Amino acid sequence: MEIVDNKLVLHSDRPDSQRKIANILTAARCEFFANGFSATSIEAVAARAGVSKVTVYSWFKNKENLFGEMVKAECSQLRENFVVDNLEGSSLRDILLFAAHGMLDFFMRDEMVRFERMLAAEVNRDPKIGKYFLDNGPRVLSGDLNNLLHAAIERGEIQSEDVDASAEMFAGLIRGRIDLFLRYGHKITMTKEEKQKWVHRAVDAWLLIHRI
Amino acid sequence: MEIVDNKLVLHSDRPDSQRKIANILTAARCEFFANGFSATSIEAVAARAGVSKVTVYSWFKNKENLFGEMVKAECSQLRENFVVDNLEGSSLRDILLFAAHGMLDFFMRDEMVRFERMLAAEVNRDPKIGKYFLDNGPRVLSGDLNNLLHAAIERGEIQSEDVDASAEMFAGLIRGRIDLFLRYGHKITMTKEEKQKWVHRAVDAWLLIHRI
DNA sequence: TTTTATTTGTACGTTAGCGTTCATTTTGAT
DNA sequence: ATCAAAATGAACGCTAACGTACAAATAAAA
Repeated sequence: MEIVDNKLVLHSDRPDSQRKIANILTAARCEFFANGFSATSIEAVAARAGVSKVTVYSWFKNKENLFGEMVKAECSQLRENFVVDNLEGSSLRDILLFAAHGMLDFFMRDEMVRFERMLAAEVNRDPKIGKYFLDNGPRVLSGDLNNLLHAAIERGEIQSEDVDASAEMFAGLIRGRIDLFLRYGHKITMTKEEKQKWVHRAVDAWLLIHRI
Repeated sequence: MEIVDNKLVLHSDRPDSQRKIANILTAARCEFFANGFSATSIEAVAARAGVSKVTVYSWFKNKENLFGEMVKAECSQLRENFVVDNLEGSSLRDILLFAAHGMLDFFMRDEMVRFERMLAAEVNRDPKIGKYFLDNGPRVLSGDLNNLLHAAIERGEIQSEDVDASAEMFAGLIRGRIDLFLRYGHKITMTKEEKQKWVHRAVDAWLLIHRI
């Protein structure tokens, strides 16, 4: 194997190697999530991946490179997690309720909370890291949401002077400060009913603001 | 000097010592903000404070203790930075506008963004750290906001079935996802007018939701 | 079977940082 | 002026981790 321009090049495509690379990335994710960049050791990653330290170094240039690749891999999975389907035939309210539930579940996951915690700290070190995340997470959501809203406006179901601001309001109403409390360690437990109530309240409030 | 129960005890109150302790805390703030916990060295803190390493260790038990004290000091200043006054004689709308502006300015400060970034990462290591912040920041705001809203409800100016949820909505509408984009490194520049517009939109939306 | 890529273990050299010790010096209070 | 608290600098032991070198082993492909 060889590393050119920070990207790894395989000379042969052994399934074994692929598996090992995947294991290393998974292990790295686990360690970096738990300890952050500085406090994570390559040795620990190698051990967790069931691989020798040298193997890690032969597939990844160094610690920074490993971290970057891990974040990239993680971000490319973000997209898949919140899909706002158009749900043809549903009412706008139902679509928004669906999207809102998706959002809430998405960012309240323990995984996500830990990911964001860890990521935040690394932005100082390397701003690119933050951009990966924004581009693959929040900005994708913005896009989907904007399409949804534009379509609804076209159909005359709602009105808005500023679609971007409306999308931000939607996100803001759903989030409240839940993310903030979660990030700083306050355990928030919402029953299915509470979640339902929260989402309904937010969506209905948003609709009220944007009613014709 | 002596350290008992993780708190430092002075045997004499030299102004010199007080100054040095303050310097160390300031330097620690600076270093920790920039590098996070693990990547910050005590030596660097000492150097920045213009103090010997031994002096740091004689006032603070160890790195963890220094970090904790720094966060405490920082948090105790939070309260002073955002005040939600009742502003006797003003209309509810004006009060809310004032509070909203305060909030926005507060969490958009570069300082605050960096503080939150750094803090988030350390919550895994020590959950107490996050609690300091929540208790001195967001929860104080919740309290002030709740009082404000209760009073307005008493006066029959607005209605709400759930004041806590209404307060969260208010915060959510003001924040949108500004904090999120800032945290991950996207520079958001708002002119005075844009800020004005944003705040007005949010407050009016909130009032619409809560009108009698 | 032979060849080539990949993996491993072990051992290095190196650096950085934690936290301590100690002898010496500075400083403020009485 | 005296004395105790506080600060300094330099050295030390220790540990953890980065990244590398190399010889031996393994496994796939030809």
